[in-house]
Amino acid sequence: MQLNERQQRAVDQIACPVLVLAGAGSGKTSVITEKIIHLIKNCHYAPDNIAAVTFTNKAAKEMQQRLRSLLGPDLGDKIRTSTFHTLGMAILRKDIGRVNRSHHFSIFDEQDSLQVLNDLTERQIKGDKGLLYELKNRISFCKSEGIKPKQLRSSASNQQQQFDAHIYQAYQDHMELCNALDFDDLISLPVELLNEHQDIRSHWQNQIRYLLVDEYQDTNQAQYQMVKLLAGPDPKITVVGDDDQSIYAWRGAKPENLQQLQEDFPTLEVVKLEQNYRCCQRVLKVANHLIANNPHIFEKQLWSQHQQGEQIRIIENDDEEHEADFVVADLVSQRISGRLKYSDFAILYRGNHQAKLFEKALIKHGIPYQISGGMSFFARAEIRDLMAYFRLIANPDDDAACIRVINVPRRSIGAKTLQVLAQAGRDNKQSLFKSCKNSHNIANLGARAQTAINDFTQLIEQARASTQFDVDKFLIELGYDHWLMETSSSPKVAEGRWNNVQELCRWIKDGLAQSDSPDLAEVVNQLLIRDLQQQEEDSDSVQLLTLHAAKGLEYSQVYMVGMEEDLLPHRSSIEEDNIEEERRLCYVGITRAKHGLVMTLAKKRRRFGEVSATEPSRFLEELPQEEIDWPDQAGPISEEEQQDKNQFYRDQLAALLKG
DNA sequence: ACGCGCCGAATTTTT
DNA sequence: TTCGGCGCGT
Repeated sequence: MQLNERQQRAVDQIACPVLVLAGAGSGKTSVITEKIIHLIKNCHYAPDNIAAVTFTNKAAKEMQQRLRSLLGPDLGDKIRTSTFHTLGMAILRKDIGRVNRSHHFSIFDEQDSLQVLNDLTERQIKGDKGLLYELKNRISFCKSEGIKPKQLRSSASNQQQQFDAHIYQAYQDHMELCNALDFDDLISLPVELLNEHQDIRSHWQNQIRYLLVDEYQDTNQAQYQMVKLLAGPDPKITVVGDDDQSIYAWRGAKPENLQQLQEDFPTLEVVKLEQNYRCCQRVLKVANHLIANNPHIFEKQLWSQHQQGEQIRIIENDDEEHEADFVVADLVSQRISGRLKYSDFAILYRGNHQAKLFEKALIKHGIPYQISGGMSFFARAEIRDLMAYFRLIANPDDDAACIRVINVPRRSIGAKTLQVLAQAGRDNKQSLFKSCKNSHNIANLGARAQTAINDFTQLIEQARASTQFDVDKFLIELGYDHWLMETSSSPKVAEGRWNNVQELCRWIKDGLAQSDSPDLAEVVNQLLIRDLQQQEEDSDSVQLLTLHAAKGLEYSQVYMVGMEEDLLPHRSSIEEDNIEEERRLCYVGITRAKHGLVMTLAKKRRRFGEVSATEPSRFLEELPQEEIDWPDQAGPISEEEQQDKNQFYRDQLAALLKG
C-alpha cells in the first residue's frame, strides 16, 4: 500500500499521541491498518497488545478482514478489533460481580429500557414516546458523565432533576433486580471499574499497549473516558476522526472530544489528511463550498487528483411521485449509458419514510433494490420474541423478556394476571418469573390463570434444566411456527418471518457450538451487541439508505432526494437552531459520490396527508452555482403538462428496459 | 382475554 | 397516508 506523505507521518509517529483529521475519502482505514502493521513489523509490538476500536460491528469486521489478509490469519486474528461495546463487555466479564450483577446478566436494548421507564412513570409521561425518550436521554447523559442517581439527587437544582434522580434510581434498582445492563452500562460500568480499581486498570493497560480509535468525532464522554483510562499515563494512542462528519451529536456524541484531546494530551500531534481518493473534482468542490459555511476548529481543504467530472445536477420535480419517477428513469438511463451496475447507485434521503415512494417506483419497473436501515433484524417482532425467550431461559430474572413472551404465543395470561404477578414481584422484591414459580402463593389468581402460568414456567424450566439447550426442540414445543401462521397477514409473510427465525437459530446454534463451555447467556449477549446481517450483499441492486446510514460508504452515482427546507435541514433542526449538523449531513451525502451527483426536490409534497408547497433547501444556495446544472423551471406547471411529463418518464423507462 | 375500530402522531438510531 | 396505541364491546 502506497501512502502519501501525511498518511505516512500518521503511521510513523508513535512517540506521542496522534490525532488524524481524516477528511472524507482520505484513506483513513489504510492509515489504521498500515499503522498496526508498522507497530508489529517495525516496533516489536505483539499483535495481541494492539486494539483497534470502532463504532459499528461492520467497521470492526471489515478491519479484521483487512488485517487478516494483510498479515495472515495467525497474526491478523490476534489483534483486538472491536466496538466500544464489545470491549466494554470484555472488561465487564471478569469483574461483573463488582457491579452488582451475576454471570448470566441480560442486555436490555433501547426498547426494553423505554419499557422499564414507561412502567416506572405515571400519567403525563407514561405512554408519551417523546417524553420517555427524552427522559432516557437524560439518564444516558448522566451515565455518560459518570453521575450516579444519588449524586444527581443531591445536586438537583430544579424539579425536573429531582424527578429524574428519582426515576434514575428506580430504573437502576430495577435493572439490578433483573440482572440486566443497558447499552450505556456497557461503557459506563467498565469506565467505573477502570477508574476505581487499580488492579483492573493495570491489567487492561498492560493488555492494550497501543490503542487506535476510529470515528472519534462520534465518541461520547464515557467513551472518551474509556480511551483515556486505557491509554494510561504513557498514552500510546492514535485516534482518527473528522469533525465535518459528526452527525450523531443528537445521540450524545461529543465532537468537542476532538478538541479536548489537545488539552488532555499536550504532546498530541495533529495530522491532517486532505487528499481525497474518492470523489471527482466537482463533487469535492461542491462539498468544500458547502461545509465552508460551518465554523471549524481545525481548518482543512480537501483536494483531489481525479478528473473534473460532470456538473452536479439539481432537478426540481412537481411532486414527490415525479421525483421518484425521475430518479428511477434517470438511474436506468445512466446505468445503460455509463455501463454501470445497479449497485453503483445509491438513493439517499433524510428520513426512512421517504424511501416508500422510491421503493414503489423501483418495484414498478422490476429494478432490484436493497433497503438498509428501517427495520433492523433485531427490531423484528419474531426475532425480539425469540431473543426474549432465550434471555429468559438464560436469566430468569429478566423481567423485560418475561413480559414480552409470557403471552406469546397466546396462553391466556392477560393484563390482569400480569398486573397481579407484577404486584407480587414488587411486594417480595423478586422478579416476575420468580413470582410465576411461586404463583400458588399468590392470592387473586384464578385457577385458570394458575394453570396457564404453570405451563409457562414449566416450558422455561424444562429448557433451563437441559444440559444442552436444543433450539429446534424448543421451537417445536413452543409452536412458534403455528403462531407465526396465525398472526401473519399472509402465508408469504409468515414464511419470511420463519426464515428470520431460522437465521437466528443458526446463529444461536453456531454460538453454542463454537464456545468451549456452551453458555446461552453469553451467546445471546454476543449476538445482541454484534449484529446479524443477512447475506444479501452480493446481489446487484440499487441501494436505498438514509444519509446517516451512508456514512463511510461510497457509490459511483448518488441521488440525494428531498432537498427541501423542513426535510434537509429537517424541521426540528431548524426549530432547535441546529443547522450545522444538518449541513454536515448534507456534506456526508455529497461526499459519498465518486462521479455523478444528482440532487432532487419536489415543489409540492404530501405531509401528513396534506399537500403543501415546499421551499428548496437553503443548502442548495450554498453550493457554488458555476458547478451545478439547475434548470430553472419557471412557475408551476399545469395538470396536463404534469401528465405529459409522467408519460415521458414512463415511455423513456419502457424503452430503456426493453433495450 | 381478545379483537376491532378509531384517533393521533409522524428525524436521524453505530450498540 | 400509514401505523400503532388505547378503549370499548363481545
